Amino acid sequence: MDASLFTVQPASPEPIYRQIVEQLRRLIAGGQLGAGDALPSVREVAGFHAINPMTVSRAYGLAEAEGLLERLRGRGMVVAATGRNVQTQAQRLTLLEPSLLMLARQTRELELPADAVLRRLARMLES
Amino acid sequence: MDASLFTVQPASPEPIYRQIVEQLRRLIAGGQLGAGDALPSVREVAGFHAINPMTVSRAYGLAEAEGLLERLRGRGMVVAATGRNVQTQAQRLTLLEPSLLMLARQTRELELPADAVLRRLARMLES
Amino acid sequence: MDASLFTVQPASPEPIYRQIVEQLRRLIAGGQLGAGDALPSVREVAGFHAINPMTVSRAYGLAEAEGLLERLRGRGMVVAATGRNVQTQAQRLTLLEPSLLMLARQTRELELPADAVLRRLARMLES
Amino acid sequence: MDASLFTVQPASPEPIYRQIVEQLRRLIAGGQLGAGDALPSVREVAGFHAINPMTVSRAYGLAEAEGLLERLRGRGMVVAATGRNVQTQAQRLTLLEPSLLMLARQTRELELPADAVLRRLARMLES
DNA sequence: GTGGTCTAGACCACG
DNA sequence: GTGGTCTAGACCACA
Repeated sequence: MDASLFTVQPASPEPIYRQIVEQLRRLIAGGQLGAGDALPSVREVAGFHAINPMTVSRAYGLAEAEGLLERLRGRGMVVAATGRNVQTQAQRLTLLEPSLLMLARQTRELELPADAVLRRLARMLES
Repeated sequence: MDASLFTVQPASPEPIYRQIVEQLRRLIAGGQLGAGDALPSVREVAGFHAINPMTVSRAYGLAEAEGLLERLRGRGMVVAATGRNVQTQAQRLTLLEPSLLMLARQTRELELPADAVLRRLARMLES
Repeated sequence: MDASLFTVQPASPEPIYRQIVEQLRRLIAGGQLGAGDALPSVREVAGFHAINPMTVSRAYGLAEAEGLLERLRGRGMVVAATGRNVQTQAQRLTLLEPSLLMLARQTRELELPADAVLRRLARMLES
Repeated sequence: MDASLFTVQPASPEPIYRQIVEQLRRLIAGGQLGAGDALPSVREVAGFHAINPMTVSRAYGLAEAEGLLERLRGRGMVVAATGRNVQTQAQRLTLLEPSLLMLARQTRELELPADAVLRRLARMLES
């Protein structure tokens, strides 16, 4: 399994388990994880990122409660088959809204010209 | 003083005191707060945002330890005269880097096309 | 852990949290605390000295911001591995300079002969 | 009058008014200020050190309450004629005791050899 | 168990 | 009026 599926930043103020849940939400909404896809095991993720297994387990549990994942006995967690997995582009843009608003606010506070920020972001998105 | 200088989101996972410190860092780097400018008093900020004065005080204290602010005994806090206050546009773009990286990662996770995101951000930055 | 690592004087005009930070600075500079050493927990120190846990926490937090300590999530604070931990004798003498200057000034104000003061200090340092 | 009689450190955690009172106590105990000697006016001291006149006034008031100073109408403050002004060397060494203890503790925390500290202090006391 | 954040409120130092 | 220190206690995140 690909334990590097997630990006984890232990120094972030955002709790690790929530970082994982939100990445799951986006990967499923974007279609990179489709219904029935298997997830890396708790131990793999924990080992790879040097975090506590309980933290990963908690993230998976919350994602399950949210209907994103399903627990298959003996096979681990897989992406749930709820039908509304892949979302339209407009819906996915909505999931990005909070981060966009934060970026816009910081740009204004830093008195940065819009085009400089847009150019920098465009270059990032190319690679 | 202008107690609305800061934007505070109590629901954010980022601690309030750190939200304030980071806004201060950006406002000073961007030149919107210049050396010697007086800051709104702890009590004003606390009252305006309905948060505890100690939370604001903690932010001001950390900003002081960081060399961003100076305390004038009995008169309040002012922006420090450290010389490195206003930064070049390139330096300010660097302060935006973490948020840009986060946005780029989320865009990729959501499988969103770059131009849709850039257009949405551009519209936000216009207003 | 050894909660008696610190000496705390609640009656001193120097804030308790700063007393702790400065002792940490000296204990690390002197090598009595080495990189990776675990510190007594906030609750232990607070209980031992009958002070509020938040006061200790504040000291640890400042020491962390200063790069003296590192936080291991869920496991407590340890001395940071920054490389500049143990300092030369000359550097450590520099940390003593402010206290020496204060003592010299007071000696002069009291019109005390140097040798009387030096003899008194020598006897103290023996024990 | 000599407004430079006092040394004032606004950044010290010790309140300024107490810095002044304690210097007065030492200067009188050591005989550098004798009964009847006039003190610099509140305004002179405040102007010279760029501190608030109220702070100086408060120090003088406390020194008066302590019997160190006397207020002479129209002539300002003078050193009181209480007889026990100049103290024996042993008494004066006692006034130095707290600072000596602090220095000894810091020396131990820094793991500094006694002779290095004593030599540094001796050189300071010569000049 | 670890540290962290926030609150409400008392009291201090300084102007 | 300004900021600062400390307390007591609730609640959160993580192991």
